Amino acid sequence: MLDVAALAGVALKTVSRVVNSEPGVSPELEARVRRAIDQLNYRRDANAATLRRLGRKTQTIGLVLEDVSNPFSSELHRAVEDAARERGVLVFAGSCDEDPDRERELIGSFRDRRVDGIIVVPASHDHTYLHEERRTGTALVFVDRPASHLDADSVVSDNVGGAVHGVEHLLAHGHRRIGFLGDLLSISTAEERLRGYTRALEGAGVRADESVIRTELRDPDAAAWAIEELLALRDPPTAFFTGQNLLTIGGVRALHENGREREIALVGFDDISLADMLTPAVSVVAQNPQAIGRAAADQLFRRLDGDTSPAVHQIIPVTLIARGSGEIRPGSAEAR
Amino acid sequence: MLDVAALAGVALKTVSRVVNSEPGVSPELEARVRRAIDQLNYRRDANAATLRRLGRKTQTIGLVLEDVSNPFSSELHRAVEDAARERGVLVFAGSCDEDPDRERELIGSFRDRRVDGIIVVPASHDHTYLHEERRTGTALVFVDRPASHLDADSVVSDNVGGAVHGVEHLLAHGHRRIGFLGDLLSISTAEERLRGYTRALEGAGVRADESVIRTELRDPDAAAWAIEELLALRDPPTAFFTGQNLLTIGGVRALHENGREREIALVGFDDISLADMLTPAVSVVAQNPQAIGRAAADQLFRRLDGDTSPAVHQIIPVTLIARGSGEIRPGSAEAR
DNA sequence: ATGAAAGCGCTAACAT
DNA sequence: ATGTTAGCGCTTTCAT
Repeated sequence: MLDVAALAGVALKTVSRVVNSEPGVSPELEARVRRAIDQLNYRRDANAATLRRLGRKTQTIGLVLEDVSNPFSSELHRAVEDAARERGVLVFAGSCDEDPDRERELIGSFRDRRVDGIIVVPASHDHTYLHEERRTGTALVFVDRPASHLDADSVVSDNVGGAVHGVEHLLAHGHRRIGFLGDLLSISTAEERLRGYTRALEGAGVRADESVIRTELRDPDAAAWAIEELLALRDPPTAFFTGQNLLTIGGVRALHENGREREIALVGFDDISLADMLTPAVSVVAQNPQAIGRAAADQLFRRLDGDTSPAVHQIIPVTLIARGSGEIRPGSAEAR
Repeated sequence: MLDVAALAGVALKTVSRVVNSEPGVSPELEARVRRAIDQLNYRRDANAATLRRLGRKTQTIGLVLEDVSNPFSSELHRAVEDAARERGVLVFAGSCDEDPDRERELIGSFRDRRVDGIIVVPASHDHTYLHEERRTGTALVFVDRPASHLDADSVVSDNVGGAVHGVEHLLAHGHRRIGFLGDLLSISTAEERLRGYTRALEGAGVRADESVIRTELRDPDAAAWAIEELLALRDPPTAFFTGQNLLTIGGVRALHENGREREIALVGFDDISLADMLTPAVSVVAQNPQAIGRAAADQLFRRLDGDTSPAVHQIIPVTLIARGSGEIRPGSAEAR
């Protein structure tokens, strides 16, 4: 900036005024400064600018996802990016793979960089360590799952309601023995979806049988294996409810490999790509990652704009999409 | 930091030494400083630290993708993140949706933040504007497509070879009339894949007929529409080669909707999720986004470590995966 | 081994 | 309307 001032023959402060579009610079000097800026290909150092500025906003936010390459995470990411871009804010993204330590590390790195706010899909179960961020005014929004032991904004899917809806759909098609495949119960969404499953069964007067419930499943292979096991029972399920996109994929794969995809019903939580092209097409309770991301970003920026009202907990609706796999009736083996 | 120094009863510089693990601090003082740091929950401001530091490395890099939520982009992203994490580097990610202006904006924002390096899937076709980054020492690696009018490192897939391979596969199964669906020819990968298609046909003594070549397709619907049109020709193709993941999805969808998926062959460039579960399963020329991302990040960090050798252009191999749709022979309508 | 002073690139506060 | 000086939080340089 000093170079620009020298070339334009003005004081440093005048360049600063031009760069920040502050009033009180004559058109003539402004033109000279702009010419010097172009000539030197000058760009103001955003980090240095922030240092002295009151309020110290860096115009950056941090985003902690489960995995940037997971479809749910990356669509969320895109929605956050779009909202941030509208405000000239840049986003740091990171994956924590359900590792609480990694969550803390990432958030720590974000703090070191003095991000204005953080949107986090939490992996840990004690967010008291974040009280410091609250104190320093760093905005914080929890996404997909609420905070633990911390009163913070959150935006989540209607997990219980969606699972109830999905399982009721299977019940309505005559199923009474419905297997459940779920992720780590330490993940609140997994626990809530199981809760919805149980509630729907109870509502229909069906006993939830633990022998057809498999949790702590983390990937498609684990889900496929679980399905194999459950189908080998003396009294196997006639339908499955899978609590997560990867488990739905594994479940579909297992049914196909056993040639039973037209006989055993399946409804998955969270939509999967090409679900409509499979045979049968896969029925799902679809989440809305774009809406979640947008709502989270909007909430974050509202806080950054000074909103200090009590924590807001938004629940984004989910949608049952009936495509075929969830409409198979029990004993449809010969119906082909 | 001043607060920490005051609490520990030492000079500012001593705290700085402890924080940076510099030698020459007595164990006793170090302990006192660490206690103060914990007590105050202190974190060194990374931006301020960088300001005065020689070399001025911010330990951040920028990543320009086509779209963070696209599967190819997001897997690339993850590979870059993992490599960056190993070095304690944070990554800014952004989508430019094939918009050259957006590419410049994003890279400009990254420059403002003084990122150490940039990995970019280029949307523009003139990168002379980046000469400034070269001068200031910002490392630059082009991914998926090479730089234009700029001598810079690149990591790309074997587009021509992969397309040749895929089309030869269709030729080997008896096809002579093969439709081509491609993206904007201004995107080098799209142009190269078309080149591979043409070359394979020529190698087999088959004339490339422009009437079965459709380009400038940007999404699944456009691809589906193109397939409808081509199938309505008096002399329709018996097979299709789709030059991109979204076009493959659209192509598959169109064939299914017309009930001709067991009759018309299809090979796609770039793998798609659940391709193996479709009926027939979709044969593809698979790219390796993880390998591309890792290679790009490694190259970037090599440059940051001082490597000033001439620009390196890496070509990552692709793999033909035969799953069924590419092995359908012409006139298989009644073969069911 | 420890510390005081200068300065990184910029903005804030206060001149003129 | 323009410039001068201090200072953001830290590292560097140079004492002691």
